[in-house]
Amino acid sequence: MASHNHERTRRDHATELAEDYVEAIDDIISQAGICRAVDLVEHFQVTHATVSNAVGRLVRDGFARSQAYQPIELTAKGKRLASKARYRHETVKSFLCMLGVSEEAARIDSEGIEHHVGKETLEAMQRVLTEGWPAESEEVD
Amino acid sequence: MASHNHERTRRDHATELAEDYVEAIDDIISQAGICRAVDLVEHFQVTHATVSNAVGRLVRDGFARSQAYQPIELTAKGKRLASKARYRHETVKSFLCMLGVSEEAARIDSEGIEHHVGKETLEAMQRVLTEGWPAESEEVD
DNA sequence: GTGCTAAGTTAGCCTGTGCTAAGTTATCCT
DNA sequence: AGGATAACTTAGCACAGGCTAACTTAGCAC
Repeated sequence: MASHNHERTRRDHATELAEDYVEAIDDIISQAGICRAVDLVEHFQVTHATVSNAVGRLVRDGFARSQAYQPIELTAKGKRLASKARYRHETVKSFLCMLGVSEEAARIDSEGIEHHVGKETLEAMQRVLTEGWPAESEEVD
Repeated sequence: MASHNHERTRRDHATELAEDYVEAIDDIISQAGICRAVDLVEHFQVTHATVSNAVGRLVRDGFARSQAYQPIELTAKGKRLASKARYRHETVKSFLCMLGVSEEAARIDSEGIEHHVGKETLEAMQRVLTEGWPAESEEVD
């Protein structure tokens, strides 16, 4: 054994972009009512072609629906993924802030970290957010 | 603006594998004296071909040295990256453990998280490890 | 020293994620 | 309506990181 954890990391990678996209799409829809490709171009700072490709994969994988030149919509599956991603994202970001990291750094780091946070870690962070820090440290006063 | 943090995330990706590799190579060298491709095959659970490719990129990017059919060595640059990576990895892992996450989960999650931890976050985690938890929570007793 | 096996390499393929360039569609202005 | 412009798509390219299959090299056993 000793190292199929790398498999996990690699598997994570596969869905990372999908998560980022559905999360962004969901956000944009809540804020603006609809989400067009150009909004994602703006958001991710990539070209239209890249967005088109990525959305194509989302559609292929059942996360989104889209007809040519029409706004992008999320499927139920896509919405589920989006809220899972946002929950993790928010948890990680708030946790980092609580840790004393600046808003700015928390925003940036949580973006990358969220995809690698497993159930246990997420729960631990959530626990801290609701119940405060664990007790058992040798209180340096 | 609002979102070139994604650039950061993408840039991270570019060096992730390099970091994982130099870290592994460094570990293997400390433990076994030398590092051969087969050790990396074992470690990452990928094929020889994949390792050969990856090591080729490491050499190209100045992180490693290798002659055909010879053990792999790290350059100074590679060693620097390796210790930076290991430091972050260890910090994240210990931090997660301290958070109450199991050894197993900490090992797995830290593998993915370490690459996305910025200076500030790393310092915050390090602070907790040396000084204990921050004070200001409303102690739920 | 010959020959098997393990280790390493190379070629060729696939997918994901990015790009540019060129073409298409939609929209808005006059 | 007609044309400019913005939004979108498509084609074709590149590189990373995976794979298999076929080949080469090294090292050990006998």
